Amino acid sequence: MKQKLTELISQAVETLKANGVLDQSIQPSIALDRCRDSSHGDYASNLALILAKPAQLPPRKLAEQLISAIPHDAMIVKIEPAGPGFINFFIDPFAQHQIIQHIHSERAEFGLSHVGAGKKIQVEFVSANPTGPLHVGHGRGAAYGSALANLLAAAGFSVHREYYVNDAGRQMDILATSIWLRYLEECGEVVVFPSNGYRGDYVREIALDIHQSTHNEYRRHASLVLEDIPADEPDGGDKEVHIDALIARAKTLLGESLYRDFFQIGLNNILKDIEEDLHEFGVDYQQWFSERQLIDTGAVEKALARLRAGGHLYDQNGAIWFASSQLGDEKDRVVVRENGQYTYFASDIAYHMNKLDRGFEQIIDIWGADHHGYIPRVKAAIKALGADDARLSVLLVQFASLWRGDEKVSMSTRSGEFVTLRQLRNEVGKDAARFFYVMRRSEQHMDFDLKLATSKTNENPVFYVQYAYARVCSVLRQLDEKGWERNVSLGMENLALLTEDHELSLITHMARYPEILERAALQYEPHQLTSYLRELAHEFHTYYNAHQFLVDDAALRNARLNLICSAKQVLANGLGLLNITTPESM
RNA sequence: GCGCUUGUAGCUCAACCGGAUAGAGCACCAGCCUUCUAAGCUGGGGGUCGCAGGUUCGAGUCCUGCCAAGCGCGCCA
Repeated sequence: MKQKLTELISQAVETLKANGVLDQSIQPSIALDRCRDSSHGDYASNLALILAKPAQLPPRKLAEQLISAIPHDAMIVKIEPAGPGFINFFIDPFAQHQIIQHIHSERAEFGLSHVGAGKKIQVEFVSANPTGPLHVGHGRGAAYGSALANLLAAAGFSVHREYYVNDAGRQMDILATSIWLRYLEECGEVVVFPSNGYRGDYVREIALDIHQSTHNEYRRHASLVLEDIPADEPDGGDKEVHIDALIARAKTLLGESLYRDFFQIGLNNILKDIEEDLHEFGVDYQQWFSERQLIDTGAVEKALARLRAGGHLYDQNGAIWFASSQLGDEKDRVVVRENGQYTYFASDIAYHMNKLDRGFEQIIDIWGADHHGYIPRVKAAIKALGADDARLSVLLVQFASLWRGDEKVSMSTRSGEFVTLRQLRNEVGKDAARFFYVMRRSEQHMDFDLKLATSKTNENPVFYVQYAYARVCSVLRQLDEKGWERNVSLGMENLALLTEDHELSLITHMARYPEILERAALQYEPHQLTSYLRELAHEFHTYYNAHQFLVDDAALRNARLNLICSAKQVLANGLGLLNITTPESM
C-alpha cells in the first residue's frame, strides 16, 4: 500500500517536471507517513512542504498541483491538501480488508521482509565473564540481543548469534583459585578465604562437585598453600597482591597441567550453567567463541603483527602500545604488558579481526553501558586493520537498577549478593521477564522493581497481550461448543460486512505490522514491537467488548472469525519473535 | 576537569528522516459482568517536553551554552 502510494507520488513529480513546474534536477526522497489522526486520512505526505522552496511556490499551491497530477487509482477514495501543505490520502476501507486474506495465506510468514537481502550480520551479546551465574543485569542484554537478532532475521538478514567467552585473564584465575580454596575446605584443610575471591555459594557447590568426583587429587596442605603469602587487606595488606600470590601458589603446587585441568572443570561448570540458563530464557547461540583459543592459535599475535606492519604499534616503558589516539581514541593503549602478557584489549582486537575476516557485513556488539568508553579504541583497531569502522555498531544497554518496592537492591558479583537471572525467571516467569526487559529503549535507564514484576496482576503488560490471544482461542472453543463450524471461505467472501469502526481500526492496525517489524529491525529497536503488540491487543479487547462475534448470521460470523483469527496470527507472530509463549487459555 | 549517555504527566515509559491538537500503562476519580474469560472495556482529571538562546514554513526531535543524574577516563576484564 505504502509502496503503491509512493509510486503514484513519484509519477506526479515526473508530470510536474514535464510541465516545467518543478526543475528537472529535483530528486526528492518521498516521505509518506501513517496519519496519527484518522480525520487526516490514512497516509500523509509532506512533499509539498519540502519542495516549496526549490519550486518557489507556496506549499499549499504546490500540494494542489501535485494532487491533480497523481494518477487515479481505485484504492484511493480521496486526496486532499491540508494544513500548511500536507497531502492526505484516504484509502478505500474495503481495499484494506484484503489484509485478512493475506494474513490467512501467509500465516507465520506474515510480516517477514527481505530488506536485509540475506546480508551476513553478527550479533554478539551477553558475553558475561564466566565467573559466576548470570544476574538480572545480564538479563536485559540477553532479552534485547535475542529479540534484536530475531527481528533482523525476520527482516531478511542472515543472522549469526554469538557469545564471546572471556576464558582467559586474571578474573578467571581468581575464580579457579577461589574454587580450589573451597575445594581444599571440602578436603578438610583450614584456609582463610581471600577477601578478593569469589564468595558466592555457587563456588562452594562447584568445589563440592569436583571433590566428589575427583576426591583428593587436587589436595595440598594448607600450610604449603599459605606459606609466605603476603597479608590480605583485613590484615593490613593489599588484597590484589594477596590474591595474585595465591594464584601463583596454586599454579606452583598443582603444576601447570593439573592447574589447567582444575581451571577447565570450573570453567565448564559455569559455562554449562550459563548456557542452560540462557536456553531456558529463550536465548540460543550459533557459536560460543573462546578468547583463550584466540590466544592459543596465535590469532592475537597475528593481529598485532598486522598492526605492527601498518605502523600502529610502538614500544615504550617495556610495554607495546597501540597508537589508537591517531584514529579517534583519546589516548594510546597498551596491548602487551611489561610482563609479556596480552591485555584484554589485545585479544579483543584479534576477536574483531576475526569477525571481519569471517565476512560479516555488519557487526553488532551489545555491551553494558559502563563499557562505552571502550568504543573508540575498538573502532580505532578496526580502522588500523584496514576496514571501515562503520561495519561495527556498538549498542549499549543501560543497567537496570533493581528495587524491591522502595528499597534498592545492591548487586555485586564478588560478594555473592545479587539476584540471578534464574531467580528472576523463577519468580516472574520467562515471558514477563523478557517482555519487561524489551519494553524500554535499550539506552534508557531502567528501574526494575521485583515487587512489581512478581505481582502477577494486570501491571504486567505481557499478560494483556497474551490474554488477547487466549480470548480468540476461547471464542473458537465456544464456536465448537455451539456446534458451529468455521467456514473460512464464506467469511472471506463476506469481508465487506466488516464495517464497524472497531473492525476497521483493527484491520488498519494489523496492516501496519510489516512496517513496524521492518522499522524495529533496521533501527535496532525491539521495544517498537512490544508497543505495537500492546496497541494491537488493545484494539482487539475493545472490539471484543463492543461486539459479539458468534452471531447467528453465518456470513457475518465467519467474516468476524476470519478477522479475529488474523489478529491471533499477528499476535502469535510478534510474540514469537520475542520468544514469548502464546497460551490458549489463561 | 574531560568524554559518553539520559532528562517528556505523581510513577514507569512512547512519540516512525524535523510535521498537524505530545501519547500509553500504573496510580487517582466515576461507570460497565443473567451475554464469546472483568488479567477486559468506557469516560474524567493530570504537561512551562530540564533551563536559555539559535536554525526554519514548522523543533520534544537538529545546533550552541548552562543545570541535573548515571557511567567512563588502568600495563583490570
